[in-house]
Amino acid sequence: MAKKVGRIRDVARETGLSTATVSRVVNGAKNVKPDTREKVLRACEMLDYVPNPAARTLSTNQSRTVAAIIPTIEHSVFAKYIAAIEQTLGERDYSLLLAISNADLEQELKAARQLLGMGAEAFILSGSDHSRALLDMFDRRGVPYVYTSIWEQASPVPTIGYDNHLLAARAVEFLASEGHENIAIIHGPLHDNDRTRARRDGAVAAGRGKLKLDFFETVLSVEGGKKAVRSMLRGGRRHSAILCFSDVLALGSYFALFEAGLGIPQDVSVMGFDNLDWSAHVAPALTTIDLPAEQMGVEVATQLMQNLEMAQPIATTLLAAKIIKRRSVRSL
Amino acid sequence: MAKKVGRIRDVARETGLSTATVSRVVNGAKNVKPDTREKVLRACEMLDYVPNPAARTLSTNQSRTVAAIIPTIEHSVFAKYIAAIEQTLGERDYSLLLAISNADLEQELKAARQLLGMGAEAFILSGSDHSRALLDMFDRRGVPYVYTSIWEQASPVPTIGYDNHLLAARAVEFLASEGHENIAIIHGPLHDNDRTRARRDGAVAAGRGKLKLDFFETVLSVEGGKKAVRSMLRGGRRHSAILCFSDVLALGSYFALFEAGLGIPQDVSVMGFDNLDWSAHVAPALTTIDLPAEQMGVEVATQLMQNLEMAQPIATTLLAAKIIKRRSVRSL
DNA sequence: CTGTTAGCGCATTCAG
DNA sequence: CTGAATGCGCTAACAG
Repeated sequence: MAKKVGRIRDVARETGLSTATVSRVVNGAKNVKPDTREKVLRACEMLDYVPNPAARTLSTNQSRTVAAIIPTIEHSVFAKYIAAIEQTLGERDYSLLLAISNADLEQELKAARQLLGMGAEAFILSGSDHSRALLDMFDRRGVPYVYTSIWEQASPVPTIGYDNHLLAARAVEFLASEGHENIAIIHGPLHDNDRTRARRDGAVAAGRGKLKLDFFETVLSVEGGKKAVRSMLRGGRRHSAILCFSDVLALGSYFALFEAGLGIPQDVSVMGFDNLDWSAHVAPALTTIDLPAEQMGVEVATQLMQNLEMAQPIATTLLAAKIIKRRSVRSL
Repeated sequence: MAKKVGRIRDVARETGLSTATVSRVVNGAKNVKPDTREKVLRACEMLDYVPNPAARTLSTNQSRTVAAIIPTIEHSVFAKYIAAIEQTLGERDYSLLLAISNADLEQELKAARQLLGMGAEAFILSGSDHSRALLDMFDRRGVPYVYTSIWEQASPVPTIGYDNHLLAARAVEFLASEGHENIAIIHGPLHDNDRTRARRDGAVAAGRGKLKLDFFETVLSVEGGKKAVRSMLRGGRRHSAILCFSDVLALGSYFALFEAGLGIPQDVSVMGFDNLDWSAHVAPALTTIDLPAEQMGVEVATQLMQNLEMAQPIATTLLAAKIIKRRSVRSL
C-alpha cells in the first residue's frame, strides 16, 4: 500500500527539464551540464524521488537481484557464507533473494520458480544434486547458475568451492600420519547431500588397505554427534580417533566423550570439518579443516555479477581449505 | 542476460485470444470459459510462459516482496527465525529480500534504501534502535514495518516479540529462588543492542536490594563467554551462578569452567538465553530461556502479508517464552 | 548537452 | 465471457 511518491516526471516538471535528462542524472550519465545535474539532484532530494524499480527493470531488463537457494541456514557454515554473498552483492547495489530448500528437490524447484518470478537474474545453488526440471528451467531461460560448496573440474555447470573428496582424504591421511589406524567417521545424512557422499568416498579412498575406518551416519546436529559417539562407544573402545564431517558433530562428540569420562585427546582424538568460529574456543581447541565459507560467498557473488554485466563466463574455481591443527588430536 | 522467453502476447497469438483473456486466466479470474482457460493454460505450458514480474509489479504496484534487515545471521537464534519467515512468506508466494546490517545504523539505512529500490513492500527490523532517517523514509512512503525480537506495548511502531526486560528479570528471580544470591551476568555489547540493554535493566530491577549482581560485557561469541568467565574467576570465586544473555555465551562459559576445573552445576550454576538446538545436548544440559524464534518468524510474516493485502493493521504481539529447567543450575 | 518518442510486459478499465 | 485501448514509470534511441 505504498503512498504516492515522487516520480520522474514530477522531477522533470519541477526542474523544467525533460524526463530523459532526469534519467541521465539519476543514472550518472556524464553528458549532463553540471548546473543541470545540480538542479535535478536538488529536486530529487526535495521530492524524495527514488526510481521505481519495476519500471526500471521492465525498461532495462535487469533486476540486479541474485537468488540463493540453500538447504538450511541453521547451525552451520552457511550463515557466514550467506552473509558474505549479501555483503558482496550489496557493494554493487545488487540484492539477495534467499530461499531455503530443506535439502528437498521439490521445494527447491518450487522456490526457484518463485524467485524467477520475482525477477532473480542468477542463481546460487548448493552442491550438484538438483532436479532436471530445475536446470531445464534455467537453461531454457538462459539464467546463469553456479554450484557451490563443491568443486568439480569436469562439471558442465560451473562450480565454486572446495574439493570435498580430497579434503576428507587429507583429513584421514593427517590422522594416519599421527599414528591413528582405527578411525570412526561421523557424518550427516548421505541420501540428500552429495558433499557428504564425496567426503565419505574420499575418506574411504584414503583409508583403503591401510586403515580401519568405521562410518556412523547421524543427524547433522550436536545431538546427532553425541548419539553417534555413544553408539560408537557401545561397540567397544576400538577407535583412537574420531573424524567428524562437521564441527557441529564434533561438538556433540566432545560432550558424549565428556559424559563417558573419556579425555580428549588423551583417550580419543577428535577432528572436525568447517572451522566454525567457536571451534578454536572449545576445550580442547578443535583440530579441523578450515572451509573458506566467506571467500566462497565473495567469489560466487563477484563472478555472478561479472557474468551478468559483462557476459563473462563463470569460471569453476577451487578454493583452498586447510587443516587447522589444534589440540584435539594427539600423536600416537 | 535472460533469453527471450514467451510473453503474454505470444500466448494470445498462439491461442487466438486477446492478452486480456490470457491475463485473466493466469491470474485466476473466474469469468473465463473453461474451454478457453484450458486452451490458454496449455499454450502457457507449451511456450514456457511465466509472467514478467517487473511488468506485473509496474502494473499492479505490488511486488510481493518483504525485506528483513537483521544485525547478524551468525551463530544465533536468527537463523531459525529467518527460516521461518522465508517459509511462511513462501507459502503465499511472497519472497524474502534479506540484508545484514552488522548492527550498524548507517549500514541499515543503506540496505533499506536499496531494498526499497528493489521493490520491497514491507520491512522487518530487529529491535527498536533505528535511525530517524530510516523511519522517515518508510513513513513518507507509507511502507509498513515492524520491530521484532522485542515487545513494547507503548511503541508507536508495532512490535512482535518477547519482553526482554521481563524475561531477564524472570531468569534472575529463578536463580534467586534456587538460592543464588551472588550472580555473574554475562552479556554482549550494550551500545548497539537495545534488547541486551533491556535484559540488563530487567536483571537489575529484579536483583535490586536483594541480590549481588555483577555484569560482564563481552563479545557475543563462544570466545567472548570464555573470556568473561575467566575475568570473573580472576575476581575470586564469589559467584554461585552465571546468567548468560545468550546460549552462545553460556557455551563459552562451560569451556572456561571446564578449563578452570570447576564443575557445573556443583561449583557454579550456568543459565542461558535462546534455547538453541544444541543447548539440551551439552553436558550438563543447559537451563535456559526458550525464545520463540520460529513462532516469531511465522507471526511477523503472516501479519505483514495481511497488512499488505487487506490493510489490516499490524498488531503488537507478545510471544510467550519460558524457562527450560535442565541440569546446569542447582539449588543451593 | 537536451528533448521527443517509443516501447518494456502486463493488468485493467470499458465496451460489446 | 471476451477484446481493444490505455497507462504503470522508466530508459534508450534518435534528433537537434
